[in-house]
Amino acid sequence: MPEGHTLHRLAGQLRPLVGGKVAASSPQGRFAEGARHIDGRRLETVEAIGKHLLFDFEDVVLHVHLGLAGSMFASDPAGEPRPGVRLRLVDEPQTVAWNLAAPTRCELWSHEERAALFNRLGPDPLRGDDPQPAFDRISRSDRSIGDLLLDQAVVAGIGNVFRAEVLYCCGVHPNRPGRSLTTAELSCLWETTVNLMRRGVREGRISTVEPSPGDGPEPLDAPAARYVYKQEACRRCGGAVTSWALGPRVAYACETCQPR
DNA sequence: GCTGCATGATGAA
DNA sequence: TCATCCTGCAGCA
Repeated sequence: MPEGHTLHRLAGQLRPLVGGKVAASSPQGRFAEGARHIDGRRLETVEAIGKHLLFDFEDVVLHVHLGLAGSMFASDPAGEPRPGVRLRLVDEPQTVAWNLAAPTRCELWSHEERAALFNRLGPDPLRGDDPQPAFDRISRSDRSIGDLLLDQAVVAGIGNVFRAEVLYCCGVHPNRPGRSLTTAELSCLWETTVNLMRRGVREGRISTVEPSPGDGPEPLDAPAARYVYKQEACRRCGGAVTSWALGPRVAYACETCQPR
């Protein structure tokens, strides 16, 4: 399930297709017309911004958003596609098929629409963006920092897991108003987000707990370790992790380690 | 087998 | 604030 790291990882995995022609089809049928339009075209670039994936095909841009349930996975191009696959992309030498399933968005865009997306989104921790615009917005806001971090116009790519974990790592309570955060806290939030999301790109999942020295690398088949997201007890102080509805999503915090 | 929730986001009310 | 969309899966009967 995707936060920003998933899309940036996918963009990296799809990069070998860039420069070549791509065969596009829609086994499920719901993107048949769009697939026909890009079928046989040369892929110029693939990139991720926030939770969005953008494929540049000369005159047209393919915009993909996975939403909550979407996924994109590679398979053998000789194999039969799963019937639910909205879009299937195969490279010209037919070495790999990429399958898009259950996206909330899969559509063709103009370059203007793509530019509008870039204007709308806040800085992306995985693109090396300058965080200052996000800091400015947070510092001027009465909204809670938990609410602000999920607003893609403030920071692009953070989802509910990273929100909970990053706030915990910096000792910031999700309910604190944006304007109450110190410069040091803002810097901590940004740096922690960059580090944790980069780790997410490397590992293909959201593991946030720092492995203890001498433990060696955590096995990738172990359950992802989290500090507070869906946890019962705080790993640091042993106190209860509380959870509550913060707007439309559930927030998690240790009230001791993240004072209000 | 069924229900409802989930690492997301939008549009209506 | 609510309903809605997309799917997989945990939890339940």
